[in-house]
Amino acid sequence: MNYKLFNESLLDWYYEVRRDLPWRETSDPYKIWLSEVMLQQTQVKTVIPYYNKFIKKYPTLDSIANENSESLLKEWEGLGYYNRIRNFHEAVKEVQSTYQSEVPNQPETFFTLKGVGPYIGGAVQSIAFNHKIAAVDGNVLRVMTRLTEDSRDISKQKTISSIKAHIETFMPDDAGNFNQAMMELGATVCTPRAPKCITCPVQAHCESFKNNTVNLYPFKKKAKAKKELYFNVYLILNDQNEIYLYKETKDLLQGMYKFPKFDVDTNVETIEDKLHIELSQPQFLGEEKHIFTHKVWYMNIYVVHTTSTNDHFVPLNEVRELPMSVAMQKVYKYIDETI
DNA sequence: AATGCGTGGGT
DNA sequence: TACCCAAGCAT
Repeated sequence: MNYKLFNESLLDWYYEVRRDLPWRETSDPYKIWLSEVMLQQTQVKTVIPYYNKFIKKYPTLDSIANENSESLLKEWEGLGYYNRIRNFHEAVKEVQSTYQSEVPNQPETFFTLKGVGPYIGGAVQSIAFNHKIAAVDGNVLRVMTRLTEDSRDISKQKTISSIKAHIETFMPDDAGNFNQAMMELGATVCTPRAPKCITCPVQAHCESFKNNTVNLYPFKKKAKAKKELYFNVYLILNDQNEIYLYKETKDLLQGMYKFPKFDVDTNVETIEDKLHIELSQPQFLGEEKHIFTHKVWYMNIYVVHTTSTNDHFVPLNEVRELPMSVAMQKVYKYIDETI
Protein backbone atom coordinates (compact mmCIF):
# COMPACT_ATOMS: atom_id res chain seq x y z
CA MET A 1 0.00 0.00 0.00
CA ASN A 2 1.28 3.43 -0.96
CA TYR A 3 0.68 5.30 2.27
CA LYS A 4 1.55 8.70 0.89
CA LEU A 5 -1.12 8.40 -1.80
CA PHE A 6 -3.51 6.87 0.72
CA ASN A 7 -3.11 9.80 3.11
CA GLU A 8 -3.58 12.34 0.31
CA SER A 9 -6.71 10.66 -1.04
CA LEU A 10 -8.19 10.28 2.42
CA LEU A 11 -7.57 13.87 3.49
CA ASP A 12 -8.71 15.35 0.16
CA TRP A 13 -11.93 13.45 0.53
CA TYR A 14 -12.35 14.50 4.15
CA TYR A 15 -11.90 18.21 3.50
CA GLU A 16 -14.60 17.93 0.86
CA VAL A 17 -17.28 15.97 2.74
CA ARG A 18 -16.55 16.89 6.35
CA ARG A 19 -19.79 17.21 8.31
CA ASP A 20 -20.42 20.27 10.45
CA LEU A 21 -20.61 18.84 13.94
CA PRO A 22 -20.89 21.12 17.00
CA TRP A 23 -17.51 20.05 18.44
CA ARG A 24 -15.80 20.81 15.15
CA GLU A 25 -16.54 24.51 15.61
CA THR A 26 -14.19 24.80 18.56
CA SER A 27 -10.50 24.51 19.31
CA ASP A 28 -11.11 24.52 23.07
CA PRO A 29 -9.46 21.32 24.38
CA TYR A 30 -12.02 21.06 27.19
CA LYS A 31 -14.90 21.01 24.70
CA ILE A 32 -13.17 18.54 22.39
CA TRP A 33 -12.47 16.32 25.37
CA LEU A 34 -16.10 16.47 26.54
CA SER A 35 -17.31 15.54 23.05
CA GLU A 36 -15.00 12.51 22.95
CA VAL A 37 -16.24 11.31 26.33
CA MET A 38 -19.84 11.61 25.16
CA LEU A 39 -19.09 9.89 21.86
CA GLN A 40 -17.75 6.80 23.59
CA GLN A 41 -19.95 3.94 22.34
CA THR A 42 -22.63 6.49 21.50
CA GLN A 43 -23.84 7.66 18.10
CA VAL A 44 -23.23 11.20 16.87
CA LYS A 45 -26.97 11.83 16.51
CA THR A 46 -27.55 10.91 20.16
CA VAL A 47 -24.67 13.03 21.43
CA ILE A 48 -25.45 16.34 19.69
CA PRO A 49 -28.28 17.53 21.99
CA TYR A 50 -26.40 16.50 25.12
CA TYR A 51 -23.22 18.22 23.94
CA ASN A 52 -25.07 21.45 23.18
CA LYS A 53 -26.84 21.37 26.54
CA PHE A 54 -23.59 20.77 28.44
CA ILE A 55 -21.61 23.45 26.61
CA LYS A 56 -24.33 25.98 27.26
CA LYS A 57 -24.53 25.13 30.96
CA TYR A 58 -20.82 24.47 31.47
CA PRO A 59 -18.92 26.68 28.98
CA THR A 60 -15.58 26.31 30.76
CA LEU A 61 -13.61 23.57 32.42
CA ASP A 62 -13.88 25.40 35.75
CA SER A 63 -17.66 25.65 35.51
CA ILE A 64 -18.01 21.88 35.23
CA ALA A 65 -15.27 21.17 37.76
CA ASN A 66 -17.14 23.32 40.29
CA GLU A 67 -20.52 21.62 39.73
CA ASN A 68 -21.70 18.95 42.16
CA SER A 69 -21.56 15.41 40.88
CA GLU A 70 -25.25 14.57 41.34
CA SER A 71 -26.32 17.54 39.19
CA LEU A 72 -23.94 16.37 36.47
CA LEU A 73 -25.36 12.86 36.67
CA LYS A 74 -28.84 14.34 36.26
CA GLU A 75 -27.70 16.24 33.14
CA TRP A 76 -26.19 13.00 31.81
CA GLU A 77 -29.44 11.09 32.47
CA GLY A 78 -30.47 9.02 29.44
CA LEU A 79 -27.04 9.03 27.81
CA GLY A 80 -25.92 5.82 29.48
CA TYR A 81 -22.56 4.53 30.72
CA TYR A 82 -22.85 6.83 33.71
CA ASN A 83 -19.29 6.18 34.90
CA ARG A 84 -18.18 8.41 32.03
CA ILE A 85 -19.44 11.59 33.66
CA ARG A 86 -18.20 10.52 37.10
CA ASN A 87 -14.71 9.91 35.68
CA PHE A 88 -14.77 13.08 33.58
CA HIS A 89 -15.74 15.14 36.59
CA GLU A 90 -12.89 13.66 38.60
CA ALA A 91 -10.51 14.32 35.72
CA VAL A 92 -11.47 17.98 35.20
CA LYS A 93 -11.21 18.58 38.93
CA GLU A 94 -7.68 17.21 38.80
CA VAL A 95 -6.90 19.47 35.83
CA GLN A 96 -8.26 22.41 37.79
CA SER A 97 -6.29 21.71 40.94
CA THR A 98 -3.07 20.33 39.48
CA TYR A 99 -2.73 21.95 36.04
CA GLN A 100 -4.21 25.41 36.63
CA SER A 101 -7.36 24.48 34.67
CA GLU A 102 -5.34 23.95 31.47
CA VAL A 103 -5.95 20.62 29.70
CA PRO A 104 -2.47 19.06 29.53
CA ASN A 105 -0.84 19.58 26.12
CA GLN A 106 1.33 16.58 26.79
CA PRO A 107 0.18 13.01 26.07
CA GLU A 108 1.93 11.29 29.00
CA THR A 109 0.22 13.65 31.42
CA PHE A 110 -3.18 13.58 29.77
CA PHE A 111 -3.28 9.78 29.67
CA THR A 112 -3.03 9.62 33.46
CA LEU A 113 -6.45 11.25 33.90
CA LYS A 114 -9.55 9.26 34.84
CA GLY A 115 -11.54 8.00 31.88
CA VAL A 116 -8.79 8.81 29.38
CA GLY A 117 -7.87 5.63 27.53
CA PRO A 118 -6.03 4.96 24.27
CA TYR A 119 -8.83 6.29 22.09
CA ILE A 120 -9.88 9.44 23.96
CA GLY A 121 -6.26 10.24 24.74
CA GLY A 122 -5.24 9.96 21.10
CA ALA A 123 -8.29 11.83 19.85
CA VAL A 124 -7.94 14.82 22.19
CA GLN A 125 -4.17 15.10 21.91
CA SER A 126 -4.28 14.92 18.10
CA ILE A 127 -7.35 17.10 17.48
CA ALA A 128 -6.65 19.75 20.11
CA PHE A 129 -2.83 19.80 20.06
CA ASN A 130 -1.88 17.95 16.87
CA HIS A 131 0.18 15.30 18.62
CA LYS A 132 0.82 12.38 16.29
CA ILE A 133 -1.16 9.68 18.06
CA ALA A 134 -3.67 7.41 16.34
CA ALA A 135 -7.24 7.44 17.66
CA VAL A 136 -8.47 3.92 17.04
CA ASP A 137 -12.19 3.40 17.46
CA GLY A 138 -14.60 0.88 15.94
CA ASN A 139 -14.67 2.79 12.67
CA VAL A 140 -10.91 2.77 12.30
CA LEU A 141 -10.68 -0.93 13.15
CA ARG A 142 -13.20 -1.70 10.43
CA VAL A 143 -11.41 0.48 7.87
CA MET A 144 -7.98 -0.95 8.69
CA THR A 145 -8.95 -4.64 8.78
CA ARG A 146 -10.63 -4.25 5.41
CA LEU A 147 -7.76 -2.29 3.88
CA THR A 148 -5.23 -4.93 4.90
CA GLU A 149 -7.36 -8.11 5.06
CA ASP A 150 -6.58 -8.41 8.74
CA SER A 151 -8.39 -11.42 10.23
CA ARG A 152 -7.44 -10.88 13.83
CA ASP A 153 -10.17 -10.55 16.46
CA ILE A 154 -10.82 -6.81 16.90
CA SER A 155 -12.37 -7.36 20.32
CA LYS A 156 -8.91 -8.21 21.65
CA GLN A 157 -6.89 -5.37 23.09
CA LYS A 158 -3.75 -6.79 21.53
CA THR A 159 -5.22 -6.42 18.04
CA ILE A 160 -6.24 -2.83 18.70
CA SER A 161 -2.82 -1.77 20.01
CA SER A 162 -1.12 -3.47 17.09
CA ILE A 163 -3.31 -1.64 14.56
CA LYS A 164 -2.72 1.62 16.42
CA ALA A 165 1.05 1.10 16.19
CA HIS A 166 0.75 0.30 12.49
CA ILE A 167 -1.21 3.49 11.78
CA GLU A 168 1.37 5.55 13.64
CA THR A 169 4.05 4.37 11.18
CA PHE A 170 2.36 6.13 8.30
CA MET A 171 -0.06 8.78 9.59
CA PRO A 172 0.74 12.30 8.35
CA ASP A 173 1.63 15.38 10.40
CA ASP A 174 -1.95 16.58 10.12
CA ALA A 175 -2.81 14.09 12.85
CA GLY A 176 -6.12 15.48 14.09
CA ASN A 177 -7.66 15.67 10.65
CA PHE A 178 -6.26 12.28 9.69
CA ASN A 179 -7.84 10.63 12.73
CA GLN A 180 -11.16 12.31 12.08
CA ALA A 181 -10.96 11.39 8.40
CA MET A 182 -10.46 7.72 9.22
CA MET A 183 -13.45 7.75 11.54
CA GLU A 184 -15.59 9.69 9.09
CA LEU A 185 -14.72 7.20 6.36
CA GLY A 186 -15.80 4.33 8.60
CA ALA A 187 -18.97 6.08 9.63
CA THR A 188 -20.17 7.13 6.19
CA VAL A 189 -18.47 4.96 3.52
CA CYS A 190 -16.80 1.90 5.02
CA THR A 191 -19.94 1.06 6.98
CA PRO A 192 -20.62 -2.20 8.86
CA ARG A 193 -23.28 -3.31 6.38
CA ALA A 194 -23.47 -2.45 2.70
CA PRO A 195 -20.24 -0.43 2.52
CA LYS A 196 -20.10 2.06 -0.34
CA CYS A 197 -16.92 0.68 -1.91
CA ILE A 198 -17.85 1.97 -5.36
CA THR A 199 -17.46 5.57 -4.23
CA CYS A 200 -14.71 4.97 -1.66
CA PRO A 201 -11.87 7.50 -1.94
CA VAL A 202 -9.26 4.88 -0.97
CA GLN A 203 -10.67 1.98 -2.94
CA ALA A 204 -7.41 1.68 -4.90
CA HIS A 205 -5.55 0.87 -1.68
CA CYS A 206 -8.01 -1.69 -0.29
CA GLU A 207 -6.93 -5.34 -0.32
CA SER A 208 -10.35 -6.71 0.59
CA PHE A 209 -12.03 -4.72 -2.18
CA LYS A 210 -9.51 -6.05 -4.66
CA ASN A 211 -10.12 -9.64 -3.52
CA ASN A 212 -13.85 -9.22 -2.98
CA THR A 213 -13.56 -10.19 0.69
CA VAL A 214 -14.91 -7.00 2.30
CA ASN A 215 -17.71 -8.92 3.99
CA LEU A 216 -15.17 -11.00 5.93
CA TYR A 217 -13.93 -8.00 7.92
CA PRO A 218 -13.75 -7.01 10.65
CA PHE A 219 -13.73 -10.31 12.54
CA LYS A 220 -15.11 -10.22 16.06
CA LYS A 221 -16.04 -13.11 18.31
CA LYS A 222 -19.73 -13.41 19.02
CA ALA A 223 -21.12 -11.70 22.10
CA LYS A 224 -22.35 -13.81 24.98
CA ALA A 225 -26.10 -14.16 25.41
CA LYS A 226 -27.68 -11.61 27.72
CA LYS A 227 -28.68 -12.83 31.17
CA GLU A 228 -32.42 -12.51 31.76
CA LEU A 229 -33.54 -11.32 35.18
CA TYR A 230 -37.06 -11.14 36.59
CA PHE A 231 -38.03 -8.57 39.22
CA ASN A 232 -40.98 -7.09 41.01
CA VAL A 233 -40.62 -3.34 41.33
CA TYR A 234 -42.67 -1.41 43.87
CA LEU A 235 -43.99 2.12 43.78
CA ILE A 236 -44.39 2.58 47.52
CA LEU A 237 -46.55 5.59 48.41
CA ASN A 238 -47.19 6.95 51.88
CA ASP A 239 -50.05 9.22 52.93
CA GLN A 240 -47.91 12.35 52.61
CA ASN A 241 -47.62 12.04 48.84
CA GLU A 242 -44.10 10.68 49.06
CA ILE A 243 -42.53 7.68 47.32
CA TYR A 244 -39.78 5.30 48.39
CA LEU A 245 -36.49 5.69 46.50
CA TYR A 246 -32.96 4.56 47.16
CA LYS A 247 -29.65 5.46 45.58
CA GLU A 248 -27.66 2.70 43.90
CA THR A 249 -24.17 2.74 45.38
CA LYS A 250 -22.35 0.15 43.31
CA ASP A 251 -22.12 -1.71 40.00
CA LEU A 252 -24.90 -1.21 37.49
CA LEU A 253 -26.39 2.31 37.41
CA GLN A 254 -24.23 3.54 40.27
CA GLY A 255 -25.40 6.87 41.65
CA MET A 256 -28.85 6.63 40.03
CA TYR A 257 -32.05 6.48 42.08
CA LYS A 258 -34.19 3.35 41.97
CA PHE A 259 -37.48 2.05 43.22
CA PRO A 260 -37.26 -1.01 45.46
CA LYS A 261 -36.76 -4.07 43.32
CA PHE A 262 -36.87 -7.73 44.42
CA ASP A 263 -36.72 -11.15 42.85
CA VAL A 264 -40.17 -12.23 41.72
CA ASP A 265 -40.52 -14.85 44.45
CA THR A 266 -39.93 -12.41 47.33
CA ASN A 267 -42.99 -12.12 49.59
CA VAL A 268 -44.35 -8.93 51.12
CA GLU A 269 -43.24 -9.83 54.64
CA THR A 270 -39.62 -10.08 53.52
CA ILE A 271 -39.86 -6.70 51.81
CA GLU A 272 -41.34 -5.14 54.94
CA ASP A 273 -38.43 -6.52 56.96
CA LYS A 274 -35.81 -5.29 54.53
CA LEU A 275 -37.28 -1.80 54.12
CA HIS A 276 -38.41 -1.44 57.74
CA ILE A 277 -41.90 -0.32 56.78
CA GLU A 278 -45.40 -1.80 56.83
CA LEU A 279 -47.12 -2.34 53.51
CA SER A 280 -50.65 -2.86 52.28
CA GLN A 281 -51.48 -5.48 49.65
CA PRO A 282 -49.58 -4.65 46.39
CA GLN A 283 -51.63 -3.90 43.28
CA PHE A 284 -50.28 -5.06 39.93
CA LEU A 285 -49.94 -2.22 37.39
CA GLY A 286 -48.14 -3.75 34.42
CA GLU A 287 -44.86 -5.10 33.09
CA GLU A 288 -41.82 -3.58 31.39
CA LYS A 289 -38.75 -4.96 29.68
CA HIS A 290 -35.43 -3.16 29.66
CA ILE A 291 -32.39 -4.27 27.67
CA PHE A 292 -28.84 -3.51 28.78
CA THR A 293 -25.62 -4.42 27.04
CA HIS A 294 -25.29 -7.71 28.85
CA LYS A 295 -28.57 -8.30 30.67
CA VAL A 296 -32.32 -7.99 30.28
CA TRP A 297 -34.66 -6.93 33.05
CA TYR A 298 -38.25 -8.13 33.04
CA MET A 299 -40.10 -6.04 35.59
CA ASN A 300 -43.54 -6.52 37.12
CA ILE A 301 -44.65 -3.18 38.46
CA TYR A 302 -46.77 -2.85 41.59
CA VAL A 303 -48.13 0.04 43.61
CA VAL A 304 -48.37 -0.41 47.36
CA HIS A 305 -49.35 1.95 50.17
CA THR A 306 -47.88 2.50 53.59
CA THR A 307 -48.47 4.72 56.58
CA SER A 308 -44.76 4.63 57.42
CA THR A 309 -42.14 7.17 56.48
CA ASN A 310 -38.35 7.36 56.67
CA ASP A 311 -35.37 9.00 54.96
CA HIS A 312 -35.96 7.12 51.73
CA PHE A 313 -39.28 8.83 51.02
CA VAL A 314 -39.16 11.66 48.51
CA PRO A 315 -42.05 14.03 47.68
CA LEU A 316 -43.54 13.06 44.32
CA ASN A 317 -42.94 16.53 42.90
CA GLU A 318 -39.20 16.23 43.60
CA VAL A 319 -38.62 12.84 41.98
CA ARG A 320 -37.88 14.38 38.59
CA GLU A 321 -34.96 16.32 40.05
CA LEU A 322 -33.07 13.11 40.83
CA PRO A 323 -31.02 11.14 38.31
CA MET A 324 -32.93 8.04 37.26
CA SER A 325 -32.13 5.39 34.67
CA VAL A 326 -34.36 4.83 31.68
CA ALA A 327 -35.40 1.48 33.19
CA MET A 328 -36.71 3.25 36.29
CA GLN A 329 -38.34 5.99 34.20
CA LYS A 330 -40.33 3.23 32.52
CA VAL A 331 -41.49 2.19 35.98
CA TYR A 332 -42.16 5.72 37.18
CA LYS A 333 -44.54 6.50 34.34
CA TYR A 334 -47.04 4.10 35.97
CA ILE A 335 -47.38 6.63 38.77
CA ASP A 336 -50.01 8.40 36.67
CA GLU A 337 -52.26 5.33 36.92
CA THR A 338 -52.24 5.55 40.69
CA ILE A 339 -53.49 9.10 41.05
C1' DA B 1 -7.38 -10.83 29.36
C1' DA B 2 -12.07 -11.06 29.78
C1' DT B 3 -15.97 -8.99 31.52
C1' DG B 4 -19.10 -5.29 33.11
C1' DC B 5 -21.03 -1.06 31.95
C1' DG B 6 -26.66 2.13 29.06
C1' DT B 7 -29.22 3.45 25.62
C1' DG B 8 -31.01 4.12 21.02
C1' DG B 9 -30.54 3.43 15.95
C1' DG B 10 -30.81 0.41 12.18
C1' DT B 11 -31.89 -3.88 9.58
C1' DT C 1 -37.81 -10.27 15.76
C1' DA C 2 -33.44 -10.46 17.45
C1' DC C 3 -29.62 -9.20 16.48
C1' DC C 4 -25.49 -5.88 15.65
C1' DC C 5 -23.45 -1.66 16.37
C1' DA C 6 -22.07 3.05 18.22
C1' DA C 7 -15.60 8.46 18.13
C1' DG C 8 -14.20 2.65 24.72
C1' DC C 9 -12.67 2.50 29.62
C1' DA C 10 -11.88 0.35 34.19
C1' DT C 11 -10.79 -3.48 36.55
